[in-house]
Amino acid sequence: MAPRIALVPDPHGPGGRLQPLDDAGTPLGPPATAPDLAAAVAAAERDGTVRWVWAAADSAYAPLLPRLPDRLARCHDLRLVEALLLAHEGRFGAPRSLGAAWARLHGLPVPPDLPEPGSAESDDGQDTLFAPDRLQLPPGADPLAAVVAVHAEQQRRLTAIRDDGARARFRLLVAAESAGALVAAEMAYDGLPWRADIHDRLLTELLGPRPGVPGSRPRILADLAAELQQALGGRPFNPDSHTQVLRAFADRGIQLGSTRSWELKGVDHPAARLLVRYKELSRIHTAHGWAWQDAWARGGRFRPEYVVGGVVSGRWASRGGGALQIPRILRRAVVADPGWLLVVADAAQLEPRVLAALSQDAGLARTAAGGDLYEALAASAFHGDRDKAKLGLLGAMYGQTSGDIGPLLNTLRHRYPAAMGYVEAAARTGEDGGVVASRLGRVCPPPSADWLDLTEAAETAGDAGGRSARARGRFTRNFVIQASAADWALALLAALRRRLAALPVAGPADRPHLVFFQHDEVVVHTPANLADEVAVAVAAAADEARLLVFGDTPVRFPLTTAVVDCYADAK
DNA sequence: AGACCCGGCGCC
DNA sequence: AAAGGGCGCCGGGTCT
Repeated sequence: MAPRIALVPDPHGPGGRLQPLDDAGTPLGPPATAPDLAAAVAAAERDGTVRWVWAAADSAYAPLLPRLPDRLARCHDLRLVEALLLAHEGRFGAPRSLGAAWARLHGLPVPPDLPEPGSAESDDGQDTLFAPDRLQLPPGADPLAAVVAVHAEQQRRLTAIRDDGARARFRLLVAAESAGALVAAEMAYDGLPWRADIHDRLLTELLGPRPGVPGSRPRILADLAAELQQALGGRPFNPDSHTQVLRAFADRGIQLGSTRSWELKGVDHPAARLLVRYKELSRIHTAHGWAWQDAWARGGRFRPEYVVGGVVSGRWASRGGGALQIPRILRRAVVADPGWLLVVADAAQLEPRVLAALSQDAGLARTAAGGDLYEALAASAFHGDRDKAKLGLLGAMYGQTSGDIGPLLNTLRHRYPAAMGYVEAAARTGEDGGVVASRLGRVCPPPSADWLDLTEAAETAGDAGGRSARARGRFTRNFVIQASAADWALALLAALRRRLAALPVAGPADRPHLVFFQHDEVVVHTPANLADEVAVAVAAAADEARLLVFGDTPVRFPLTTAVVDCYADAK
């Protein structure tokens, strides 16, 4: 059995072509043509040791999913790996399509990446329906040969990383990012269980009945708007308009710097309270109301599109539906199917633990060896004041200098010199125009040309350039932590997916599966009788991720795990 | 009418 | 003095 098989679906039809490869990417025998690609893939997958090599999961895996009897175990996603490699090689942001990588390999002009479907630049025409067209290969080029060649080149570039440890970690990143592509495609296909009836009831309680005329304000919102108008003297204004709101308050002698709710909460006037309430409800109505339900949550499932590596730090992004910003109150609508349960697990205080592991600060690691990190930090350095401990550490990780946190930072610097030195070195690198990397080797973007102009001009005067340099320092300071946390989360996801696939089930339809992933939190939808085993699998996956990403560290990454019927009951 | 930016706020 | 990192999405507002 070949360890790797390159796979290219036919653009129109169920067939495709396959090419067995060795681990270096060298073809083992001739390519094969399959009239039914799903059947051929399923047959080759039997023992679960194949690593499938494809141009991109959205064109190769997503169309296959409905026709596969079970999920695939492993893949190498050329587009995602190309982006990782380019950044690592100092070519951040170069086009990453199969065609672009192929063109670079042959010294030909490199085609730009096509805009994502659904984005502003995309015409969303028919051509986007045929995913292979997005690969940007020149006419006449053989897609299978291109996949084989680009994969071999990527393997070569991986081998070229000199340092053994760095190479091993980067390979782990490549595998974890690719596993993410599998998870993202599967979660988009399966969807998050979503009870439209409960969602509807919640909306009705909060906003009033669904308006008959789409686009008009539901009753409670309309009432609030009217009350607000009365409270500010009765002259009509649109509460959705920032400028009109500022003017309406100013007319009553209340000068606001903005209409942000934290500022309104400090204003002692009935209108301020009404406006805060209006904004809260209006947000739910416009962002996750009935229109959202019609567009995204039909047939009992919410189906967003996840974008693996969509954030430079390696966090995922989403396209459409605001999948990663579901208001907590609406988690009430996420309910397991009858006979099924949700296992909800989130990493407790992930980022400070990542800082402890990255910096190998012995003192901070001791606070991160057990339960509540902030509690331990408070006990050892802040006279038991947990709030101060948390504020100080978050400020250190985000580069905050405002408020009263100066003394807190000084305490941290004194007690945890290695940890503070780590983030401060990252900040200095950024301020100087350098790049930093995550634990596994994901490299941050370099400064823009604008940034370089701005900071050079600032050599003589500390103005916009100095501000810009400090902003970049905050970015790189946070990047090392956020991106290393994303490394860990991806490793967790990959390990968990593998463990779920190994659970004994009667058939694929009874298999526990991931339905949600949000930075440091996972939700698994599982038959009720397997829920305890899933909870064990999540904990084991978290510890496996710790070992893989950070090696021998005393830092622990505990999860808060809940087995629930409804997502809202998890916290 | 459509492109674009901004303020604001949801999530981590 | 300056003043917390990363996103996506909405409506308003402005420009073309």
